Amino acid sequence: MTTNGAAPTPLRRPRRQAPALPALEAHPEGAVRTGVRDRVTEALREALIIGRIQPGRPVTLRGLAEQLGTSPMPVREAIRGLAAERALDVRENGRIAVPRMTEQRLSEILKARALLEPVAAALALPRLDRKAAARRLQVIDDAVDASLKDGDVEAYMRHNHAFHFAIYEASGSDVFLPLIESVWLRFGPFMRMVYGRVGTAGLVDHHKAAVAAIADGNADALSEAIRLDIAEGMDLIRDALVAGAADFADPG
Amino acid sequence: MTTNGAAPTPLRRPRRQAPALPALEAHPEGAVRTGVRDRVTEALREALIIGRIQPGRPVTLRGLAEQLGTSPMPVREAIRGLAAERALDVRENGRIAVPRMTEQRLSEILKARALLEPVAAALALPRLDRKAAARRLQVIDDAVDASLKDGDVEAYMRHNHAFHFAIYEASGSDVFLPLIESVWLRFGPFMRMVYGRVGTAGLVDHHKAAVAAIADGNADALSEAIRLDIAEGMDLIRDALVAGAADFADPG
DNA sequence: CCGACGACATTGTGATCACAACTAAGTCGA
DNA sequence: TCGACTTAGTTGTGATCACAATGTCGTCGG
Repeated sequence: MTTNGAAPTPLRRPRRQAPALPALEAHPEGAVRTGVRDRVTEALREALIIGRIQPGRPVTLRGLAEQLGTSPMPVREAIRGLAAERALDVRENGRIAVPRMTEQRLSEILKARALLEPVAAALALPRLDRKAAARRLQVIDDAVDASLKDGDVEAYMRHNHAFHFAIYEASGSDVFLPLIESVWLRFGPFMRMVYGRVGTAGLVDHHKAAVAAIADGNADALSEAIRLDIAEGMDLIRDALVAGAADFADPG
Repeated sequence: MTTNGAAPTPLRRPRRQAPALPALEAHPEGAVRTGVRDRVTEALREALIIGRIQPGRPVTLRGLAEQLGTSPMPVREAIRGLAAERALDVRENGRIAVPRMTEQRLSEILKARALLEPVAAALALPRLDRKAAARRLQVIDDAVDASLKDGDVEAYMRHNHAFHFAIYEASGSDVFLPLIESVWLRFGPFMRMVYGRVGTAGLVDHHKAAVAAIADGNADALSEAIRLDIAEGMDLIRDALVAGAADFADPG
């Protein structure tokens, strides 16, 4: 082709953000007929929980739609849903972004986790087949440990999430589960940042104590293990804070 | 126009539900430029919290849009946001309705309230101007008492909500507040049903104890007053349950 | 060298449309 | 009389469009 001079060559480079999301599969799960919007929502939820999207990064309707291979329409509704859970931040100018974290917000998120999750675990315990559950959780926790050993932050985030929610989901609570999910949604992007900074090397979890408590059918011990696991995360944050508190001050 | 005979006379009467929502005002608050969607959301949130919409009642895009005088578009996003908070129920066929309440769900909602709200109150206390806040809350509580005396359920719901959130909002927590709001959203429609059945006559609240605790700057006493206030509601439910447990069994 | 202006691309918003799935009222037949 | 069938209406879904607000980059004037 001849490089024509008349045509308006795109001087402005399309500063399109790097696609952090995979395109939508044609039919994710076999039989379930899920709409496009739900698939978009699911993709976004996972990306947030795993921390695949950086805090502060803008999220645009058309950009996401293009990445996922649909029209902006389903993306709009998905984003609106996530925004209602505060998992996405609607700026005053209408633009949408992954929320930036503040020190206060984070401390409150962990406080909320420490309130809600032990209760959900206690609700779940009597509904679990103890032996089977302990075995299943042990497998997940092995994967968590492996990710920690490899320093694979994303895998760690995913497996840690799987471990906790394998317990909470057993509660069958359609009140506590959504509340906890909503908190994790806000927790993920930031936690990923922290791990990226201080690493996952010094990370100690209380998963084994939780598994033991489930095997014993000891609700109090289970709640306490969960509580400690969350408190541990809180300590790690403190380390990250002294390491570099700069990013926290950034206005949203 | 001549009443033509050829035109298909609408034999089928448009079984449009009675409009439970007021039309949108042109500009709700003076200066704030809110989009149509936000106004729709706000209208729905209030209707749900006050309990103006019955559990189980279908909520349709076009129906709402017509009631509110807009296109279905903003309604779609508003509904999607509420659905994300579980304030609206998306049935498997895609239809949307106010969730029906189950006994388990209600007990969990109250348990979540009892966990979250005392903490939010404790967070709020140090940020309050005690004397001014106590005075302000006293005024609201007087309105609550008046509504109880009059047996005006809707006014009671509104004032009770105002009382609680006047406290919680002072916490300035953008973590606890949304969580608590989301719970109230689910709590409202059902509570209204209960009050409609057993009346508000026997209702005892712990608002005065809360006001006193705020005046004293006693965080523990404030938390306890809130906790008791919620527990009281739980007791009322139990009465309603023995009165007529039929509606609870209805499948969603 | 730097700040203000102006043009243009991008963004969210609201409206409208076509469509498929579903509901329910009306109708016909056993 | 009661059932299945037909048909029209309703509903949510996804796409597309026009538009106003906003942001961004390039240019020009100091």
